[in-house]
Amino acid sequence: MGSNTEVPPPPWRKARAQVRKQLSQELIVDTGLRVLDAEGFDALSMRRVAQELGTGPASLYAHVAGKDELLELIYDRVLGEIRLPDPDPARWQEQIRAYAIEAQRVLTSHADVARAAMASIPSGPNSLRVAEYVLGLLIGAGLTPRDASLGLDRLSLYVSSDAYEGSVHYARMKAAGMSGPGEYFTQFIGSLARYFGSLPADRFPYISANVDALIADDGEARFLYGLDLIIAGLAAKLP
Amino acid sequence: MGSNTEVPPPPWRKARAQVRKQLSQELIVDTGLRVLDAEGFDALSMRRVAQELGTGPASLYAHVAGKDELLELIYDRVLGEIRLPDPDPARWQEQIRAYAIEAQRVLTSHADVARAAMASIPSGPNSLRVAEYVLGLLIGAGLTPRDASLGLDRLSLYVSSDAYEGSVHYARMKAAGMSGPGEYFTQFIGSLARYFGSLPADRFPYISANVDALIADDGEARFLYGLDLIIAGLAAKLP
DNA sequence: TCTCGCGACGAACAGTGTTCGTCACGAACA
DNA sequence: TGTTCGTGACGAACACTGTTCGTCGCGAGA
Repeated sequence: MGSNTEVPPPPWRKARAQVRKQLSQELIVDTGLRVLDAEGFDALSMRRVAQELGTGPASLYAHVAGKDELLELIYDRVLGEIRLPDPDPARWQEQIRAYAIEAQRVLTSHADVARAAMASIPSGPNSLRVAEYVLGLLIGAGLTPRDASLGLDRLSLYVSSDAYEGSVHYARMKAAGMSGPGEYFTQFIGSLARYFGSLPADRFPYISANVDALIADDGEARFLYGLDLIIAGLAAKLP
Repeated sequence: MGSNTEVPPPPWRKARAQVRKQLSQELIVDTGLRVLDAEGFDALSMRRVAQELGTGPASLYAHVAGKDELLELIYDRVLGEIRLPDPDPARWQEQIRAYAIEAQRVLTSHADVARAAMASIPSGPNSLRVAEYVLGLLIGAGLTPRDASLGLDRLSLYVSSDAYEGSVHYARMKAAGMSGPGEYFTQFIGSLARYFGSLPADRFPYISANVDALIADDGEARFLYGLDLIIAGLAAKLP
């Protein structure tokens, strides 16, 4: 313990110790995201993050108000990875679609980070950046500010909630100890089909008769279906 | 401790003890929902439910696999309160709309129970009952089974996610110690407006210029807006 | 009447988020 | 240069959480 301070340590050792000691909000958030990526949302605890930084949980509270704030910061940091092309109102439908798909891609690339999405009202800088982009696109398209505001709100909720739903499946997959989403998907669809098929046909005629249709589409297809539903609905609001 | 067993207790005492001792899944679920209604989702713990039943938490595990299952059961029990009129395919848009509004009404009438909505894949009997109703309505309307299945899926997600978002606000309101939703709403809208107004107009031109529109609609109006967006989109799928 | 199984349950385990008090270190000031 | 001072690091502890284990007593079946 004391040897590091009494005897001048070799330079590389010192550099490392300094890196370890210089805690900062950014370092904590990055570490938290790394833990989440590697071990999932449930494994993300203040102790786990602190351990990764070689310290105790109390040290984090100088830079982060609590776990809720940490989750918000991690989530907003992930939103920062969303790449948004220059807005072109003439192609607004296409660009809104691309934004939603890109957002989903980023969210699903970070394990079940989406479980932090709906836990609070997003208000970080990157959340604002995305909101500004979508709002500008919708107003540029010709929607009234009111419609654009509502469209932004509903689109954001849709993207978040779909990613959230996906993250629940991710957590289930992880809990079941499965390797990849392929194995989980076939397994889950299979049990779902068996379950629907086993239902009494007199009480659940429509479900029983449409098992194939009910399990036909995967997560991405369902996401796109709802997305296009919303975009088409917004387009219909144009004068 | 031992006095109850050695000396025969008076009959009314015995009767009471019997009532207390006859645990059942239904009793546990009802008690859990009562706790949730009165004290909110965060206060709902196995210990709290057990305490309400005059016992320890270990006693619950004979009737309920764990907290996750208890939450699922409570959620499904709430879904059982959704009243569904006889389906009339000719008025399917109206009835789908009524279903969604009724579902939201029921969910918001039980504090922030909606926070249990998206934690798992709903598969309880009442969830199935609602799904059967919606699916039948959409197929009866003339949608293909594929469109009806996707519509059911997206509608369910939409209703759940909106209620979930509302429950987050509920929890925030409760945490802030506010009395009713009115106080919270004005407070929240006010701070949101101030926040949007304080943003640099050069980086967030659209948000800055449309603060009024952004905060114009309350939760219910936003819910109905998105709901009608989806219903109109589904109607457009009809041949 | 005796036995046996099952449910009730006290205690404990392994975790959680968070707070308090102390302590060392680096910067600012005399 | 010497000394104070404040801030951040951090060990320990608190009050919880969900869950499991082992015991113990009661009621039903033999």
